[in-house]
Amino acid sequence: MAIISKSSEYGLRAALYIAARPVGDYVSIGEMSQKLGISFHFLTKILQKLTQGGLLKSRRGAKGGIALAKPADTISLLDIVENVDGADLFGGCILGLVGCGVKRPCPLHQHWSRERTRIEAMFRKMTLQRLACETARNQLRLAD
Amino acid sequence: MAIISKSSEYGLRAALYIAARPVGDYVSIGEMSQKLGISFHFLTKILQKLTQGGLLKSRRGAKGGIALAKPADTISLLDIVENVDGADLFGGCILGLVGCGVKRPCPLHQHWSRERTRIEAMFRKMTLQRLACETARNQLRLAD
DNA sequence: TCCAATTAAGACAATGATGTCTTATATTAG
DNA sequence: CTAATATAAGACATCATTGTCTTAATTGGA
Ligand code: FES
Ligand code: FES
Repeated sequence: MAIISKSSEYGLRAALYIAARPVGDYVSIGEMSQKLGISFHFLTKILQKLTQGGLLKSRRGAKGGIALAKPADTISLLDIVENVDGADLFGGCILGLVGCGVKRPCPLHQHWSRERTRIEAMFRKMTLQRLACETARNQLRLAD
Repeated sequence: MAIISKSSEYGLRAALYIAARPVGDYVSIGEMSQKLGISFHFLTKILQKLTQGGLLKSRRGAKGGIALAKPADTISLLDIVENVDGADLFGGCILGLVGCGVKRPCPLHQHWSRERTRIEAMFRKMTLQRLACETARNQLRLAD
C-alpha cells in the first residue's frame, strides 16, 4: 500500500532532515542524498518542486543548499505531500471511480471517506516542528 | 492516493458485481467487462488470480463464467486485495523504509500505524455479503 | 580573478504497472 | 460430432513513475 508516492516519501524525509538542523541552516542536497540514501539528482528535482512551491528555499554556490522557507511549525506534512503529489491527493474514490462524492457514491464510500478524512487530518496536524521534536527525543530514524 | 492497485479495484468491483447476483450464478467475464467498463483481457487475468486463490471459481465453455467459491459472508475485502496485491499490503512503512516496526520506527510510525490498523480492520470487516446488501438498498454504483 | 562547490534544468533510460492480443482448452447445445 | 461460447495462459505493447546523466548558472573563498 503506497499512500504517497516515492517522491513524496523522499520529500518528507528530506524536509524532516532539514527541520532537525539549527534554524536557518542551509543543508546541501549532496549531504541529504548520502545520509538518507536517496539518488542525488532525483532528490534535487523533488526539492526544486518544494522550493518552487514556497515551502523550502535554496541558495546556489559554495555554502549553498536547502533551508525551510517558513518556521517549522507552519509547515505541515500535508503541505509537502500535496505540493509533490497534487492537491487532490485525498479526494479520489477508493475503487477508482470518477467523481467521488459527486455522483452516486460507490459501495465503499461511506466507510472509506471516514478513514480518509482521519488520515488527511493527521497529515494536516503534523508539522515539521513537532515531528522533528519527537524524532530527536525518541531517536527515530529517517533512513533504513 | 492509491491505497490499492488498479488490479485490486477491478477485482473488488467484479466480486461485488457477482455478489449482487443470485447465489451460485456464473457470471461471464464479458458481461462484467462491459457493465463495469474494464478491459476484458485484463479483468480475465485478475479473476484468474482470484480463482487460483480460492476466492472465486470458474467454469469454461458455454454457460460458463465466474462465481463465488464460498458464501458471500465469508469473503472479506481484505481477502480479495491481499490475494491481488500481496499479503503484506498493510505492513509497509509510510516513508518507504524497510522493516516497519522491526528496527527503530520512523517519525510517522506511531501516528500512521494507528490509522493503518483501522483501515485494515475495515477491509477485514467488510464482506461481499454486507456490501452487496448496502449496494442494493442504497442504489450505489460500481462503475462511472 | 579564478576555482571549487552547489543548485537549476532538462534530456534520457530503466522499471513496474497497466492494457492488448493471440492461441489453446473446455463445456454446452443441437 | 460440430459449432458456438467461454475461460486459461502467456507473449507483447503502452504508460507513468522512478532514476541517471549532462550541461548551465550561481555563489563564496583563496
Ligand atoms: S465514490 Fe468511491 S470512495 Fe467516494
Ligand atoms: S517505520 Fe515508518 S511507518 Fe513503521
